Amino acid sequence: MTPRSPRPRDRGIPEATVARLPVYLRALQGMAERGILTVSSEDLATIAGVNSAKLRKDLSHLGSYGTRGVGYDVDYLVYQISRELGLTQDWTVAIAGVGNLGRALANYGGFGTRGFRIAALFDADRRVVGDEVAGLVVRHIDTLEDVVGSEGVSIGVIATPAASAQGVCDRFVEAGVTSVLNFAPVVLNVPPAVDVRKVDLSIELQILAFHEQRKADGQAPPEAGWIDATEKT
Amino acid sequence: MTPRSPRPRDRGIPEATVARLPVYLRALQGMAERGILTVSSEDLATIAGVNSAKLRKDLSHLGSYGTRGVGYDVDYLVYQISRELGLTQDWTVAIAGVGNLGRALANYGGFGTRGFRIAALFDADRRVVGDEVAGLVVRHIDTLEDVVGSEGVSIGVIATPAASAQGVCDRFVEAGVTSVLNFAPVVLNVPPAVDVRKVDLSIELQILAFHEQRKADGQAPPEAGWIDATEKT
DNA sequence: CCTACTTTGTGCGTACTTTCACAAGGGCGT
DNA sequence: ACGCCCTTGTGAAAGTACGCACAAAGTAGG
Repeated sequence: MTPRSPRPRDRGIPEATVARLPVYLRALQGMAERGILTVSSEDLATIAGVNSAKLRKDLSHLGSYGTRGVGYDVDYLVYQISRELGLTQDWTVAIAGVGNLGRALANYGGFGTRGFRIAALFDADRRVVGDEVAGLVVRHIDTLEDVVGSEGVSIGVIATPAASAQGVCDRFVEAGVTSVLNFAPVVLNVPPAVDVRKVDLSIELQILAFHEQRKADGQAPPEAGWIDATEKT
Repeated sequence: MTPRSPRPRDRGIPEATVARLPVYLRALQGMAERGILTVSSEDLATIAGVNSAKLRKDLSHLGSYGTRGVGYDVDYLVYQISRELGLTQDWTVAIAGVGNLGRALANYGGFGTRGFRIAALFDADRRVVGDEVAGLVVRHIDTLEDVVGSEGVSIGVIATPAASAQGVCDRFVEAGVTSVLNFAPVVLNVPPAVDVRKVDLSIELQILAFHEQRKADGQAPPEAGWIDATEKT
């Protein structure tokens, strides 16, 4: 097998790194818009809220795209990260559940930057079907299979009540969707070939509550940790 | 064994464990409602979507609340996890930004189960101020400091546009909020004593896109990996 | 060309997580 | 009361992730 390119990108970029690449990407895109041409790992790390060594190691997984003594070319890095994340092609998304959350998602302009196209909105409630939301007509959930097939949807977003989530998920998967983003508070069951990511408000709050309790439990240093902590720029 | 050491709960429960406790809790509450009295680590792990050894180790951090040969008492475990997460007391929450997302959050009934009380909704747009959302009157963002102080808000939720997020965050922190849940696509800067958790839709999608691309890259096994779902190499 | 300076890329020790595998403990039938 | 069988709780191993500290590699200036 002849290696097509000089990049060492083997098949294993650590999950932890993958999860941070979007953060770097967003920071870099902001810089690009402001006309910044070059950035050091130190500066980019500060903006992204991480350690600079970690940033460099993360980027090193994509290849050696920096110049020693100078830093990274902003535009080039934007391109490389985009490509690595698969954003140079468009992904087709469908959203199931057009309640408050579904609408919020549908209207979430541009879905990040670009790279994602919302192809359809589904709901089971006939009072909602036919409404126009974010420029799309809401379709009945029973047309899911047809639409997913014809539109080539690869990512399904579940914004339904918890009770319907697994059912909708099964239908997505059966129709050929291979990635699911789940906002319903349930653990979804899928075949191993399907990726699921979960966003769960109440879990996040509970984690915060845990730490909040810890702060209170420990002691109550009258006003400590406040003043000497502020200086962080 | 130790006669008088009811809980070994030292001050260090691993973060990874804390993040899973809410999942266990939800599963257990569901079982409690269905009248199930006892559950084994194996069964609970399956429902929660984790390995049973991991579940047992997680629970062991709270103390020895299981009975060998039998399993865990559902109600008792619900209580212990709730207490550990700090859900036996009420936390006061304020939401900034009453757009689509803010409304969705405000209407997200019960915020998990209970333990969280939404005390106020804020927005900068005077066309929204005064509206009633989820039983609360939307207040102007300039009253944030007063309300946070008088209501004793400890958790602030940021559902504003990205541009306003850091500003709102600073005001929350200045007013005494010590935990922040951020839905805006920016990295927030806070003093070390403040906890921040981030929920970012576009990051989740990008992570899915990465894996989606990987699947496509590798090859396209026509219908493989569906039923016979072994692990990947 | 050579020296001084800057910033990347990474080897390595440390800490955290996950998973295995099994001894210890407890209920239950006889 | 006894022993069988089940499930917990946990050492220890394996796998990941993090961050320091520094050599390598490039720029800039004389």
